Amino acid sequence: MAVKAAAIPKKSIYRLSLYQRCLDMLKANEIETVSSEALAKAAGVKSTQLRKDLAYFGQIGTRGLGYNVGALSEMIQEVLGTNSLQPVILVGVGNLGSALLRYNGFRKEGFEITAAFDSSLDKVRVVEGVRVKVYPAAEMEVYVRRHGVKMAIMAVPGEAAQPVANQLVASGVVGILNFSPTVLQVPENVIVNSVDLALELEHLSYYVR
Amino acid sequence: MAVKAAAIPKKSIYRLSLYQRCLDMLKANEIETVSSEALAKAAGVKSTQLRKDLAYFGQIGTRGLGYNVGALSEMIQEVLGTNSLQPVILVGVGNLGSALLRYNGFRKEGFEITAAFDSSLDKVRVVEGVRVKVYPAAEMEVYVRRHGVKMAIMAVPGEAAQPVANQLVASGVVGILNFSPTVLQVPENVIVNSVDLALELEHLSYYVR
DNA sequence: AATTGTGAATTGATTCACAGCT
DNA sequence: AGCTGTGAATCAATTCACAATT
Repeated sequence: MAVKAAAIPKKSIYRLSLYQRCLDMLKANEIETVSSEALAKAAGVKSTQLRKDLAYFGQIGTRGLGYNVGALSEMIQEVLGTNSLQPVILVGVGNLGSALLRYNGFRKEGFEITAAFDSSLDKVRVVEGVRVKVYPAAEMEVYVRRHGVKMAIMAVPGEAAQPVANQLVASGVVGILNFSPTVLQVPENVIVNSVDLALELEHLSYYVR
Repeated sequence: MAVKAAAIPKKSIYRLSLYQRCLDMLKANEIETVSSEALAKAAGVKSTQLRKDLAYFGQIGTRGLGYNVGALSEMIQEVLGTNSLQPVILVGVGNLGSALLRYNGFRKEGFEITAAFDSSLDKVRVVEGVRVKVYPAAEMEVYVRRHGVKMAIMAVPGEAAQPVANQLVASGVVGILNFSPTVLQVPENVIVNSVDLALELEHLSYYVR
């Protein structure tokens, strides 16, 4: 009998991040107010869609005027939980994993990779140019529990993916961003977001004819 | 008056790649036949959905029996255009770009990164452990035209993304896999597939509460 | 006059239910 | 008997059209 929060479409949540990014640009240009029309254009969507997306979270705009950039940005951050810096761990420090470690786009968006783990012992050292420590995989579970980590990024080989996911889930991780080319089986309270690079290319290939 | 090919959902195309991967596994285990039920389970979808997805491309299964693994795999490759090795170029050899260069998962799926380009001259050299040459960005357009490249992977900084996309499109690229955190404007005959890492994390964050 | 917020209409995707083959 | 292929039914997301508000 939980008050089911009106089922907001997954895609709306995705677009929220997109809007947020556009708002940042407006803020940088010290623009105070923006219409749904203008913001939608910047985000590459229809204005009605933007309005519907925002309306799920209450009445935030002003009729006749538009949206206040700062207030809207605030609201989206609140909804997405990006107003406070969230700790995230990385599992798998191979090619892709170490690129993700060096990637600094996460921090700007409210995330910080606080630790990395790898099963191969020669990866267990400081990756060049990165402050984040790489620990042996065996220490992962303890770390997650001790620091109450809720989110993890997985970039391990396909065959290692399911076991790693199981460990993560067992120690309390509830959100996984998965770069391994594998369909993960997880309990339904855990959410997996898979980014499958080869699959994205294949998809493109179809439309290229 | 073109015979519009019955509008196959984008998501069906995505799933085709997924099925393909599962079929590869079956092939490795020398399994000849598979039911929609079993294959769907492996791919993490419902069996009716799998059947509907496949049915878009003709009658490929055998009632009472299931699908022939080899034949189905063949058919999917044909549809996706992954039966022949496709040349792809990479633009932007930063952290993410060089990880993508080293990533060998593409080749297995029928793609080969044949050249990489970067505007910064000190990136223009061989990236360690990779055979692919990195060329100055200025040579990109000529290369694309000369080799008839149709697909490109972009991993450039946000502010460089649109100009690079324009160049690619102008020289004949019609499919772009975009890792830059930018909404690209392209003519509608060009298809862009964006993978936005920060955005994926934000999305996760929402569900993690 | 401009622009949001929203019920209704539409479009799209998934699932059901079962007819049709092997 | 078993399993695919598919029209019909359901469910979900988008777009429309306009009333409400500043």
